[in-house]
Amino acid sequence: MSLQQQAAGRTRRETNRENNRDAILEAARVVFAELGHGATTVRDIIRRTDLASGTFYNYFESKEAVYQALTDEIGNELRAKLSAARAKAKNFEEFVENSFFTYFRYYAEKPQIYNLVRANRTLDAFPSSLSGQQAQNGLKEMRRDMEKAMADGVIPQVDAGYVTVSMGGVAFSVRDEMMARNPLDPDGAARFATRLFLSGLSGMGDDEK
Amino acid sequence: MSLQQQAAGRTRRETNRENNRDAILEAARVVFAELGHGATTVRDIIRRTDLASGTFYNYFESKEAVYQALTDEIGNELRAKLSAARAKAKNFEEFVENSFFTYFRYYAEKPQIYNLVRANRTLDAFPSSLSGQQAQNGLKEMRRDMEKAMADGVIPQVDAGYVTVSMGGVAFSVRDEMMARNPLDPDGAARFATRLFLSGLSGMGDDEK
Amino acid sequence: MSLQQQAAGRTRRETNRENNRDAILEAARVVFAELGHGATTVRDIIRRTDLASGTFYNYFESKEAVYQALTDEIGNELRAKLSAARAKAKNFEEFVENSFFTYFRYYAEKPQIYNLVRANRTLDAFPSSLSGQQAQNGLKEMRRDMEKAMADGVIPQVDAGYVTVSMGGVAFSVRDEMMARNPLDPDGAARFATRLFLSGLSGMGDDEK
Amino acid sequence: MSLQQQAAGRTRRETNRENNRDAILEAARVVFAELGHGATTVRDIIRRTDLASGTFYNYFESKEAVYQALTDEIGNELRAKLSAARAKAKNFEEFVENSFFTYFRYYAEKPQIYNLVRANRTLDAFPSSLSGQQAQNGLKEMRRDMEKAMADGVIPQVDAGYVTVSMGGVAFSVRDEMMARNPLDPDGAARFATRLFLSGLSGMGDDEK
DNA sequence: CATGAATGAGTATTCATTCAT
DNA sequence: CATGAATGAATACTCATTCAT
Repeated sequence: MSLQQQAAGRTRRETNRENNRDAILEAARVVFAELGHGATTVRDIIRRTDLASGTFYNYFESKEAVYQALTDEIGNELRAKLSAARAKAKNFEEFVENSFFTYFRYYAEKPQIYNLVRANRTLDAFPSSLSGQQAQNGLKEMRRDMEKAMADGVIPQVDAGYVTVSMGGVAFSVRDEMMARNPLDPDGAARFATRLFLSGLSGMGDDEK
Repeated sequence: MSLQQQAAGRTRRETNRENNRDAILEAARVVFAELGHGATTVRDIIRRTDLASGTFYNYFESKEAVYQALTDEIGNELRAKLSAARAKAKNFEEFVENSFFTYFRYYAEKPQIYNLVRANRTLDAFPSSLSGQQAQNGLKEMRRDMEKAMADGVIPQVDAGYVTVSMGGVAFSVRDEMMARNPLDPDGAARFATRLFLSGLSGMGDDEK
Repeated sequence: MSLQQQAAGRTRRETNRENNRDAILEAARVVFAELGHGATTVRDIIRRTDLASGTFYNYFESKEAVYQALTDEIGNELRAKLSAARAKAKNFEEFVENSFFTYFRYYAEKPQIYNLVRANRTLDAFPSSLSGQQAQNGLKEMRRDMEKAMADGVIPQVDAGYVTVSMGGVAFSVRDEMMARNPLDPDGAARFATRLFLSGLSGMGDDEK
Repeated sequence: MSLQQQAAGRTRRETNRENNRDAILEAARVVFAELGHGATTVRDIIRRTDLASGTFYNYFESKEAVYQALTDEIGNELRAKLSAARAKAKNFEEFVENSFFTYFRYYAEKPQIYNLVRANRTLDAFPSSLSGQQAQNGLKEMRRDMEKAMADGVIPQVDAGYVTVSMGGVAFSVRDEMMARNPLDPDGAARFATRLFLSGLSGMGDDEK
């Protein structure tokens, strides 16, 4: 062990171990985005690295495990951002506004992640899909926050269940529409969704396209 | 060929041909609803009929083909209903209202179909539903109608793309929430979605839960 | 379908089906005898036929299933012979004598079967081994007959458990010794074992080598 | 090399070397007894020590090698005991008697060893035991002693081959039956086997169960 | 000599599809 | 047109062994 390695607190072996794990994750990200979870095989992933097939199993138990790791990483990050955004809101308007802005900006900034998500919306998608478990959790968290706000009288009393899933549905579908447009305009998408939820379409035609 | 068959306008062979096709479709409906598209095998389907495995390929080219046929059947029916509902609308309010009422009632009345859709919705929490293709077509039709109405000055000028996908997103997600509730209340769901789109959440708290 | 096939009551397809099953069983017999159950792979078996790998699974669920079929065939046959031999016995002497003669002659007449048995006495042998389950069953049957005879006063009261397993132990080990000798002398082996059980070694030296 | 180590006559490295070897052997004993030779993997063994997988190969060439070492250890001990027991015999009766008593007592006193043997006996109901090799050697030694005694006129002239394997067969099978009974009665088993070999079953019913 | 990560050959099994009958 | 046996490509995963550190 050289002095440098000691100084860094990690041996070459440890460094290498982390590199390999990252290499597999990175390859998986690409392959899942390209083929989708269902069509992806472990061999597809490992073929994109310079590792041997058995090595895969030194780092992940199965295809599902890498996929899980990948989606957890993304899901945790996005959920944290959304949670923080809601926490900053001082009223209902901000609650809605912050949520949409945060959500659309996240994907607009990370198109590769969007590709991954998009590819795994296919028919063969595995249950623990990115938006499967993670999205459900995200919605649950939002609902909890919303009900708390209702109890505090901060926001109007509405059917929290319907409102929550509606926000989710709009977020997902408007995100897709936004990502298909050029140039990317996450803030425009967010303004649209916010206005829709706050005052509906009735007054929209006037000053906003 | 017997006289009776001639009378019916079709040979025995033709009748039988249709029966077999229907038997396969019916079996597929059940199996896809139970296992989902990904996990379903042709053998699963054929096992539920009294036909032989090879016979499947006399009627459908592949698993995908039978799935397509199934979803087309449903999609065509639902799209026709929605199209008719929109045609009856005399103003924007009715446009939105008729759409949601039709959509939610359709699934509330056909829970088996919902099961099929549900088992095969993409796992993105935004249930892009029913093989995506059909839903995409449905949205396109709605968008066309909407743009026409905008051109005619019947409804306010809004971003038709965002509005369309938003209506889809809300329809899908509120439908799922509705189907999970007991008793089924498609009209309640439709009222919620309609009010959301027409006037937003702001005024909701007052007279509606 | 030709008239001949109809006359035989079986179509060519049925005949073929049986042929294939037999081909697999025969190949398995050879391979198991050569490699033993543990080292044998399904590929080894199928390679010895002119069938495709998948075809194996049209006839047997797994390697264990063929092995089971093979050992059951042998075990059932031998157990039936032994059971019949015991049934003919009018006294204890004949009970012992008939058992050993039947047993040793069986293997002397079927050396290929002996090879199969022998090869699957190895360390990796699979629990359901020929002599595992089948031999246990054979001993149980013998014990039952013996206890019945004891109850009827036909044979002396002895520790049936020890006697049964002793007869089994002697049968197995003397069989191996007999099969290693040339020329094969099953009757000599049977006479030895019979005398051992009836009067012990004490009086043996006199007239018998 | 410290003075202490020198005093002990072995370097630290040598001591450690022996410790590691013992640790592996001990772990192997447990695992083989639990899983059997076939199902045991090198990783199973090494996992039960605090050594690394590569270290295994510094001490044993393969799984077979460690198994060999284990069975040799046991086999050598048992064979030595049996050899000594036979040497003490002054006549044929004692030859047989001493052999069975020694054999049954050995296993009755060391149930863990029996478990190891049991888990790894061949699955032929005739438990050719302990990797076969050791048992074969033991029988060969017995046969040599027996033939010498025959030549000296001490025991009756019998077919030494058949007698030897018969004693082995009875020893193995009666041992199993004995170990399955409770309480353990090695002397009862030895008396049964001895009487069987000396005077057969004929006279047994009288005074012995 | 200890470590433990990397290796990659090896196996059972599934399943969509074909095609002789 | 129905049949259903045959096909064989394809995949996930294990494990003994090696070797750089």
